Amino acid sequence: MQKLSPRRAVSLSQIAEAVGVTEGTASRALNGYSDIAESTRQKVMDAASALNYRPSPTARRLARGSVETIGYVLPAHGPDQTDPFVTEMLNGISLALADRDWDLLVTTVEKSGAELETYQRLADSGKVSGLIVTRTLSRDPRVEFLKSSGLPFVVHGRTADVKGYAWLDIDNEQAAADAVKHLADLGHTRVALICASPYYNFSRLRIDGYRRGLAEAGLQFRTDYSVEAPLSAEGGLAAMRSLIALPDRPTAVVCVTDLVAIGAMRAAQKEGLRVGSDISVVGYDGLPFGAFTDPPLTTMTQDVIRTGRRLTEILLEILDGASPTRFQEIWNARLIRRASDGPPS
Amino acid sequence: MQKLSPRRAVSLSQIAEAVGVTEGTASRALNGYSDIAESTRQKVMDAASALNYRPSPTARRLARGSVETIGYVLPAHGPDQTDPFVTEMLNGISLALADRDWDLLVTTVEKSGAELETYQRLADSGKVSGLIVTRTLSRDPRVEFLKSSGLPFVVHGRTADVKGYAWLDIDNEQAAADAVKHLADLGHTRVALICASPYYNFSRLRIDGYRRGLAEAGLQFRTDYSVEAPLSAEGGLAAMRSLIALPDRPTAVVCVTDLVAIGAMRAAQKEGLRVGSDISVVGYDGLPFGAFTDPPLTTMTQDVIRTGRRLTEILLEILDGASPTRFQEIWNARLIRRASDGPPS
DNA sequence: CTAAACTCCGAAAGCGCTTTCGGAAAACGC
DNA sequence: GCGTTTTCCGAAAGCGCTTTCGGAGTTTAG
Repeated sequence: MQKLSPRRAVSLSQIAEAVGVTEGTASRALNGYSDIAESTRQKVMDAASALNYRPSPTARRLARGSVETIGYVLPAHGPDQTDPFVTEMLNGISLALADRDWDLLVTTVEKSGAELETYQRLADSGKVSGLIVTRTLSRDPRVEFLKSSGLPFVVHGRTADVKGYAWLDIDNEQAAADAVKHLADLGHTRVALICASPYYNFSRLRIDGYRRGLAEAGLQFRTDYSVEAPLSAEGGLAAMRSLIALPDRPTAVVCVTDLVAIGAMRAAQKEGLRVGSDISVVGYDGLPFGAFTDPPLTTMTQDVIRTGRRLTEILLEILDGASPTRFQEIWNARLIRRASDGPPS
Repeated sequence: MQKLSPRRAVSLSQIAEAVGVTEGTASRALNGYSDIAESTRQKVMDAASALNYRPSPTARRLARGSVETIGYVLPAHGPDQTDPFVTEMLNGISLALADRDWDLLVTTVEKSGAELETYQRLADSGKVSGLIVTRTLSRDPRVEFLKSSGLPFVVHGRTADVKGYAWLDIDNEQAAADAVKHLADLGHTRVALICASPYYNFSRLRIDGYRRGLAEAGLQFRTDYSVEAPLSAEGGLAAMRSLIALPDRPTAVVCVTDLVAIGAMRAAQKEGLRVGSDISVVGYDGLPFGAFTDPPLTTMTQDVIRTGRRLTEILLEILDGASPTRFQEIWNARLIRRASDGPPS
């Protein structure tokens, strides 16, 4: 058990002694209580900065009964699971937390599949005041659990049943509808979808949006034009291959993520189709390297850092006493037009 | 200030009372002290699990004087800065930490450029027992600072001066030499390098390795074949463009990262060159989507999760009292052969 | 059967900070 | 000039756990 480091930190009692007041007084001075004379507050603060005083977060947390920490569980790293946004998300969260000097505790699920267990353990470890959950499923055991646990939380995305908790989601349905409309406006009439399992709520919503977009463009929905794939380039590749094999193949396909779109483009190219003319594909995510695929990928984008910030702000408000149900926000995604789409040839 | 959550945790005093012993005894029983009768230890542990007791980490930390937390500062998110590995790194760290039930505190640099300040603040916040630093520069102010601060740390990569601290690095020099050798074996004699600033130590080492590889293959080093670029696809694109414009353009180019390689391939293709035959390119990073570029990218790879684990183990050993200088490890990268390379045409 | 050696646990003092309570001193009111 | 507020601070009791110390009770040695 590592003992205190050589550089013994200066404690509140030392600055109290230096100024000639009690610890309690010094504490209140530092924390902006109104029952402290301005003159003594000044002296205390001077001494504090002179001695380079840093309050012990541990002691404060114990005394206050709040750990001032919010938790984030890294998405399990499975085949289906490469989430390109965690870094940005963490950045956003961390940025928002910095304003209050709160901490971000990151953990991972140890045994694959034991995700819920991880949340459970984290919840009653007492190490976090609240949680941010991402990669939401349509029916997500994590939010079920958290709702019943009493631990404050906010989710990125939303479940099928949106009631009773705080969330912030992109309007996936609208985004998919927009993508279809964009393609229809270009003149496409045979537009397909490579989606993921409706198990993921964002996928479910994008499927809905796809159908709505079709309807709004006066296009017919065809079951063979909607194929489900794992959330990976491999998945996209296989799905596109099956789409191309159709007797009257689609002239455009919207993909549930950029990674899937990459795979889809590869498949098309392997079949000798030129993406952007013979066949259009649009992705979803706005990954930076999408600008460097061949051809550059047209895609939907969202500001993940800002999303992380906002999620954190929401969580903090809830921790301050706000009702979680007050926070149910939907943001819009934005189309980045590059070169993987064009009028049908 | 958020008060304790409804679910008041059960405290040590409660389980002590239940068993009929003192808090101190209960504590020692739970922590495996030898001066506790096996029978009472059993009773205490039974009571603890019956009441679902979770020791308060905050209280323990205060009493023990150790925060049981290690810190990680997210790489600044600048143009040059997309580090595709943070997620995996965090996973590895977190996994290793779980064994001891320690925590991972993640933070970000608030104002761009104020990176050192962030480390400074983190160091004397008392919130972490140690730090893991990544993205090491040849002359890295962070390790300078940490060396003098007394805060234990371990670095991924290494600085130009490798003495006096713990690090774990990939053998970048060897990897680059291997890449050159691979290309030379294929028959290339005009192999170029797109590197990053030697400011990054891994880049500097890869440059060295490139030259060594050239020498070992009996090839001449030419200054115009070595071009420096920002660590992005854009950077690779521009660099490749200049390489192609050379009177006797190279037939192969090794790129400092996969992202750079992607840009480089694009540039070549825009000039009408077929990558893999007209010109070979090899990347470095082993990013998953490299398998789906066109053509699939030949690259060097390393296991970042395992790296994160090992870094953490090292740090924990240091925190247990081991001497940092004992830990200076070099691992090898592995070539993944795909389709962006081939014999010169 | 007594002295020495163990076993095992209670008591108590922290760890470094927060917060409530009460009261002395100073300011105010008329 | 005396009672009433106000202002400001000290005292003290925590927060929930750890760890040292010492001493009862019990076992062993001789």
